[in-house]
Amino acid sequence: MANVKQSHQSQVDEIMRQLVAGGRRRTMSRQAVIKVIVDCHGHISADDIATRVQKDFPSMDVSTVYRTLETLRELDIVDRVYFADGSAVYHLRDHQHHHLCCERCGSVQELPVSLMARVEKDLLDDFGFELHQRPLGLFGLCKACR
Amino acid sequence: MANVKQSHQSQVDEIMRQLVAGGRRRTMSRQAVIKVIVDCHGHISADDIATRVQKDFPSMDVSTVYRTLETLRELDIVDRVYFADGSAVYHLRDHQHHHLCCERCGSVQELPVSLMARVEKDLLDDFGFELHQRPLGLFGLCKACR
DNA sequence: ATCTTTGCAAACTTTTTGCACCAAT
DNA sequence: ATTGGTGCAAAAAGTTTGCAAAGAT
Repeated sequence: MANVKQSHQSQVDEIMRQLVAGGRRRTMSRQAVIKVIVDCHGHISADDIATRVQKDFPSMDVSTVYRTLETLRELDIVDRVYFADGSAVYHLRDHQHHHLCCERCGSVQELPVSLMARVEKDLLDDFGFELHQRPLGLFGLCKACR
Repeated sequence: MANVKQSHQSQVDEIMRQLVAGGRRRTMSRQAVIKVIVDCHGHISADDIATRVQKDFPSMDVSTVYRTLETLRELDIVDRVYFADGSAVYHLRDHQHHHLCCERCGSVQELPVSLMARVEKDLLDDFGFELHQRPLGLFGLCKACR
C-alpha cells in the first residue's frame, strides 16, 4: 500500500511533466486535479473531482476543474466519455476500458476493450466502417443480481 | 410514397390510441410531436422536435415537447438514448438499432442490434452479466471517408 | 516583466417545474 | 364539471466564458 501510494505520486509527477512539456505551467490546482483522477482508478465526474479537491483547497472553483480537464484533454492525458445515461466522466487515457453498470445494484465493473474486437472487425468487413473505440457504459444485470 | 405517408399516419393514430389506452388525453400537441418522431425515421433530439413542430404550431413551447416525450416514455412508446458525445435523442421503442456516426463527414448510419449479439453472449459467458441492449452511438470513419 | 492561470460572477444549454389558464373527457 | 394539459416564466444542473487579480516562468 505504501508503494501503491508512491506509484500514484510518481504517476502524478509524470503527468505534471507532460503538462510542462506541453507548454503549460505547473500549478497546485492542476496537481490536485490530477491527483484525484489518478487516485480514483477509473472514471470520475467533474463534480466529484471538484468536491474532492475542495477538501484540501476550499477556494478552488469548479471552473478551474473544468479548465484543467480541458487542458488535460488537449494534451491527450485524459478522455471524457458519456455513459448511456448521459452523465460525463473523465479518466486517464491509458486507462481504457468499458464499464458494465448494473441497473439493479448500481455496481460498475470494468472490462477490457478487447470485448469489442469482434464488433470492430465486423463493422469493417460488413460496412467498411472504421470504429474508433471509446469507452462504453453498458447497462444490464450483474452476476449477483441475476 | 403516398402509402408511406399513409402508413405514417396510421402509425401516429395507433400511438394516439395507446396514449388514450394509457389514460392520457388526445391533444394536438401530442399528435404533432408523435408525427415528427414517426416521420423522422430513427432518432431526433428534443430541440429538433420542437423546431419542427413549431413550424406548424408556433406557440408550442419546448416544455410541452419535453412533457410529451416524458409521457411517451412512461408508456414505453419512445426511448431516450444518449450518444457517446453526450447528446440525447429520442426514438420509437420498436425502432431499435445502433448508430455509426462518422467523425469526419458527420453522417449517421443505422445498423441492427444483432451487431452486439456476440458481445451479449460473451458478457454472459465470461462475466455472468446480462446485457440490456440499448441503442449505441458508435464513432469512427465511414466507408466514404476512409 | 511577461504571459498564463485562477477565482468570481455571469452566461449558456438542456431539461424540469410552479402556476394560472385552457381544453378534453 | 372535473381533471389533465398547455404556455409562460423561472429554476435547476452542468458547463463555459469575460475579466481583473494573482501566480509561474
